[in-house]
Amino acid sequence: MINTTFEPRAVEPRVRAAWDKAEAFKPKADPAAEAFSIVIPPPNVTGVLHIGHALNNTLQDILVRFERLRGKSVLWQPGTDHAGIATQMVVERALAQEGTQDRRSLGREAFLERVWTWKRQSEGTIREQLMRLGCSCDFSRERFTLDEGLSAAVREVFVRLHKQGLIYKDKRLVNWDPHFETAVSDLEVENREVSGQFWHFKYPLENGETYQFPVAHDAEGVPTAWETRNYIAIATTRPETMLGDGAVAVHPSDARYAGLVGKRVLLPLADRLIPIIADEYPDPDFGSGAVKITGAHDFNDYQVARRHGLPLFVLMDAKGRMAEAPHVPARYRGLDRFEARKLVVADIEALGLLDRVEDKKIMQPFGDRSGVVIEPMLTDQWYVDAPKLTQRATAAVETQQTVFVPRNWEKTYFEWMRNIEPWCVSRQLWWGHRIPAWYGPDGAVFVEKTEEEALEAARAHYGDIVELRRDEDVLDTWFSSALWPFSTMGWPEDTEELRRYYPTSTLVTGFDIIFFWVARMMMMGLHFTNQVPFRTVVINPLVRDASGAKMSKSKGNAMDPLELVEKYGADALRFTLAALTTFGRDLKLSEARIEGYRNFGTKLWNAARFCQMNECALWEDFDPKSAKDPVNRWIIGEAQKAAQDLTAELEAYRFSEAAAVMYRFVWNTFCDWYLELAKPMLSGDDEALKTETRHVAAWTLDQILVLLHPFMPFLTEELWARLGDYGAKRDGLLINAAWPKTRSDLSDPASEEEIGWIIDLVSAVRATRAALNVPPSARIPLLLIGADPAISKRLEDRQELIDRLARLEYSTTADEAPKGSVTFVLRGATAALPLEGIVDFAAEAERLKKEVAKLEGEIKKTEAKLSNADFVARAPEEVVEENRERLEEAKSARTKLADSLAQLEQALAAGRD
RNA sequence: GGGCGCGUAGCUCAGCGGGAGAGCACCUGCUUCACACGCAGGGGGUCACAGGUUCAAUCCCUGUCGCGCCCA
Repeated sequence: MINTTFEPRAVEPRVRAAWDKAEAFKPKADPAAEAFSIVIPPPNVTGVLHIGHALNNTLQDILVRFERLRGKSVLWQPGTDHAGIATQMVVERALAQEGTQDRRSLGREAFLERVWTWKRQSEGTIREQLMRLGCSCDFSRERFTLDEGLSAAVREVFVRLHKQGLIYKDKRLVNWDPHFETAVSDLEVENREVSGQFWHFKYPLENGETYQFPVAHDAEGVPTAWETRNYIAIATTRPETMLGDGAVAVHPSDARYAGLVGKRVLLPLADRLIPIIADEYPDPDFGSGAVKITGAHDFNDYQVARRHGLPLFVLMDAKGRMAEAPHVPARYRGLDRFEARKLVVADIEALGLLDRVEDKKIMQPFGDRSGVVIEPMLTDQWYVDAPKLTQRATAAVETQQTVFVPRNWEKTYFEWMRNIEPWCVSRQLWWGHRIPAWYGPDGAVFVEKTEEEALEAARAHYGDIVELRRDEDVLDTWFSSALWPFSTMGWPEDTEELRRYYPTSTLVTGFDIIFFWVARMMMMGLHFTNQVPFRTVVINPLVRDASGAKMSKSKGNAMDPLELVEKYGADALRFTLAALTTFGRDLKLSEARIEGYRNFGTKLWNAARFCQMNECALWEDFDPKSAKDPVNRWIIGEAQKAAQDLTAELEAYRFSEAAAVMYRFVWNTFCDWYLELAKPMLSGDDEALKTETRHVAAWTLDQILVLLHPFMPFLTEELWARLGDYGAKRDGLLINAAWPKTRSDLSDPASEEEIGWIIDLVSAVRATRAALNVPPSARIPLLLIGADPAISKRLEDRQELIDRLARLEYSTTADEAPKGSVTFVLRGATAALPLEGIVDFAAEAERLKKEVAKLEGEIKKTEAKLSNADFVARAPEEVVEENRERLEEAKSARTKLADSLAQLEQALAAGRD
């Protein structure tokens, strides 16, 4: 016999081994089977899985197991991402800790060897974590973005895009991360509000020229007082950049400066004369209305500088130190940008040109990985012409070739697509796909898949064999991630996998990477395969702690999925995550919830234990349709309904509703009622009934195991095996079983009605007993008054069952209630419990009064509704009918209870005499 | 400033035109022969506020207040 509790730690490895041995995660070979495919959002190869991954992969596994059980040929493609910056950072940090060498002193090759070593360890950790969660990906097909095959895809894409003019090299302003010394994309920059200062400087006009500047205004804004100025006031949050100013800009409509446009100011410290220009960019109402223009270090200024052909002065080197450049005054050269800032301010002040300093909240860009302030820098980088690639990607979602679930995320997607900028894809890192570009002696570039082809191209170009130098840079990690749905299936080769499993069916991912990943996969997928990469994008919520805070290691509120698996079992964690997954954006997780669903698993475990104890064995070829007993027919119908509901919920990706269907069916229907109703049959003398009940219980339990398997794979697989020890032999693992087929012939309204009546009767007796404090051990009689013959017969037939569940001495029909009975109304009949001497009649009278008052209220409300001609005329017939029935029932119940009350009061009065 | 979303039971959240739901927490009983990770019963909500549409509004529309996220 099985234990009273499920032991995940003992069971999980055993079940895993069974799946492994059966190669159960491989796609079904059957060519007739419909294909279903999912590519895993590849986790960062050097990371460990956090609770968000646990959620994301649990949802994928639920879908995958569901479709597998439905007979589809399922491919869940696993793998990992090389995560350029993040991984390089981890390894560099390790090097720093060893204190031996940094990346540069180690050299590119030796450093990369270190990263590969790290990767190999880490990859195994992730695979193991996924397996512990029960994820049924086909691990034999694991891919890594730097694999040879995937790298070939990257080269192919880069070269083709280049030849199509959709990748180009350009000198533009980029987000420069001075810590990693690389360019990063817009999306890798986090803009945060921080406390900063606004420094107001005076830039003297050339040749000591002066003008009148208004310093006071009347209510209408008309100037009333002026002062004579020989300078223009500008303000900046980044004083050190003034050394690179190319102009001072004012708004063309700004009357204060109209006379100065075209003249020049002397840029202090740099001692350069720069023009005063008119441009739409400055806001005349903000500050002095005049803006310094530093084209090489500010995105807005860059646009202004380009419009006016201003010179661009690059002030800093890769580390963010002031450059060794002629336009940087010698005393600042080599200083860190923040040191330079202090010195510039001090020097301006010494010149008497510091007007004032203001404390101010400013928006500042930070590298999302490095955390240092991003420096806009003018550099040469490779760009993907993203605006051109968005058109089809946008259209595909507009025309519903790809559907977001829930739909509202489309708006986020469209919003980004509409405002897209060229995508900077080169990174000055070592860990990644090296850009397939070679340069000739004169800087001519040859973009080819291999060095041989580049040499060939160069020979054609120069008419001679020349030495080529390969581009040092690597590609943004998201460049290779964008190809993931087809590169993992062997693209650019024309493979069987691509033909069978691409486009993929579903992508499950978080909303935070719709921009980073989903959008780019759509662009690349459509461009290179002419097909959307996936039909459905299911957006899963972000896991937060119980109070709603984002989980993070530094906050100490992170939950380690493996610890939770250790503590509660993978099934409990999985069920919890599914039960909490709604279409909202947050999922607030707490251990109390996991504990609750662990208990749910135990409940099922014990139900199975009970079935086993009662020899509820499967019978080969058992047809549920053959069941005769109403209790059995009822649960078969309920199981069928649960299967249908669950299927519908899963098809609509409503994970929480799907989990709720199973929770309710297993606990509230199967355990609370069916097993209780079955007990007398299982312990009775009617052998035929006993046998039927055993078969039905076993059949229903089997249905439960199949239906629950996507959520709780370990527990269900284990029970499947254990219960197969009796009765008909299992012909395989549960993971390969068959999902219940819809069979409307299994529902039986008559049984439903009958069992519903029993449940209501038993519940009402229990509630009445509890309300009146009848001791649980007391056996009391029940008399049903005024029941029609069918109900009377039913009571007779089911007496034993009802007596047992309601703890009755006996139950029977009668013409009238004995004096001194407690009564309640059930479906038109009055049930009487003769309890004189056991309960307090005064209290019971009070209870009845309340009941009657409640009914009166309902009657009044419903009557008002029905006497409204508009309601009767315009509401649908069934709604009106429903209200009429409601009114009749309430009236009848009121009359019966009022009678009881009158009798009771009589008895009370008599008692007082 | 632009966009998205949220205010429903003590907590976390479903529901989204026809009588307010779940889980957890809480209260009262219970050695009922699977399960105390249990059984039975119960309390608790002018569904943020104000207008409007409708025979009917927690649900649709408008506005107000409060909160969150993303983008500039």
